[in-house]
Amino acid sequence: MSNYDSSATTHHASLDAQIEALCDGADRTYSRAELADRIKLAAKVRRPLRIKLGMDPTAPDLHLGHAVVLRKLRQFQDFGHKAILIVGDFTAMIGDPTGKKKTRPTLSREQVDANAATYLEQAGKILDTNPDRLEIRRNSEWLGKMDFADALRLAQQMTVARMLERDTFAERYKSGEAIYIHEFMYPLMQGADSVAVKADVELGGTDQTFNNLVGRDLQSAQGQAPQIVMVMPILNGTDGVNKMSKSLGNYVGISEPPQEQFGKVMSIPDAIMPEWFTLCTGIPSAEAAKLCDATFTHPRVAKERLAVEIVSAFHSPGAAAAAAADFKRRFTDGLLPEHIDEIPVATTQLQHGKIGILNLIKSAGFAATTSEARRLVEGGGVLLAGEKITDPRAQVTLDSKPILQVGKRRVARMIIATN
RNA sequence: GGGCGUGUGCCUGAGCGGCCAAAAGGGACGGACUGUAAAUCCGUUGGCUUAUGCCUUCGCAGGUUCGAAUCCUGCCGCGCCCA
Repeated sequence: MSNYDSSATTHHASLDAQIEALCDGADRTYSRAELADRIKLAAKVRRPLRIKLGMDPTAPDLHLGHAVVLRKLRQFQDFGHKAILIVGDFTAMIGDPTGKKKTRPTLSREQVDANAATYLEQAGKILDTNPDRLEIRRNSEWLGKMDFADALRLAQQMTVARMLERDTFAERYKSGEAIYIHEFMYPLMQGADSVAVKADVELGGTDQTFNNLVGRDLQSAQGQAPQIVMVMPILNGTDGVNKMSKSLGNYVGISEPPQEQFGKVMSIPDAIMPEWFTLCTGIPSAEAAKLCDATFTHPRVAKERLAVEIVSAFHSPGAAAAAAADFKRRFTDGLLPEHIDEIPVATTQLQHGKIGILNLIKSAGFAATTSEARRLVEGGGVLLAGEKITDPRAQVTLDSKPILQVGKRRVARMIIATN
């Protein structure tokens, strides 16, 4: 993909700069001094550091929030270090207690493989997938071999009081929510992963701080040098309020089409632009600050730049430019998009050459139910061939291949299926 | 194991025999305004071939009643207290 200086670790003069760069953007590093020592040691003995990151094989759809950590991992790779991606196929049986789901079904090997493949395909847009720079392991490899006695020994490393320090547990305990004993095992398992792969550094979001720090303790107990823990800030979602997550629907997916990504970025509140610039783009902080200062840059212009950067990273600069042009055309100039998908309607749906507007909306996939379609029509959000439809009982013809618009974003040309 | 609570629509949360498809807020969606920003305003927010109509919903299963989300019984989940 992009170039990187594989010999960077050997340039002693650049080590301070490396440390500086690696810590940039991180929320916290436990500790920066240890990281500096470890990097210097690694350079001395010409050994790349092992940078661990866990992935959840139950959620293979990556978004910008995941990208924050992956970008940091890529940065380590570019300095010559090795990324260790842990496929949490075993830990997936529990699920990180952060989530609301209590117990997850065990995934079949095939499902894990499929999800991991999807994950890698997306992560590959950010990571260096060269085998010298990327090692992939699944944690069932070692966790699956442990017996109950092993598990007990693991559990002996932790006290209930310590476990309850973790904010998610503390909150749930206080508010009377259920906490199951097996959830306590999650941090321990994750820590065991660090022991198993001999991690030098573990990356994660700030919500992983506790889990990652447990790894340090377990490694120490095993006589290993404890991993350095670096946690990245949690990216706010497009709503600007909640952390980005698929279930909240406030995410920008890594593999979404350019226009989709562009539009979503344009919809974020101005207030979170600085955060997005630093966590999602490689734009130097000084430049980003200037972009986010309304006295220098109109917020819309700054946001366009942000959107272009993001789309470029996951697609291409060309795709980003096209998305920008399309966005301008549609939402600034209020015109129809250049390319409009055609959606065929089966002839069986037609009666005497006509179809009810509600069914047409459903056929286009613009509403899930007839009632929803009705509400859209009654709310004045439906246009057919540029004409507003206000009567939910309207029967329309598709002979002229009319363009159906529902709301501002849903547009399609409705045609009669040919077969 | 025992006692006391609690379980409502996407979420929070009222309702405690009929006026309940179910208050209120949030979120979401549509519209106005705009920069697909913020703020504000308006509308909608279970389903149904088109409805002063029907069906489904208030943890699950039964029961009482002309009629239940509301009362009773059992079961399940969660919390607290006692053991």
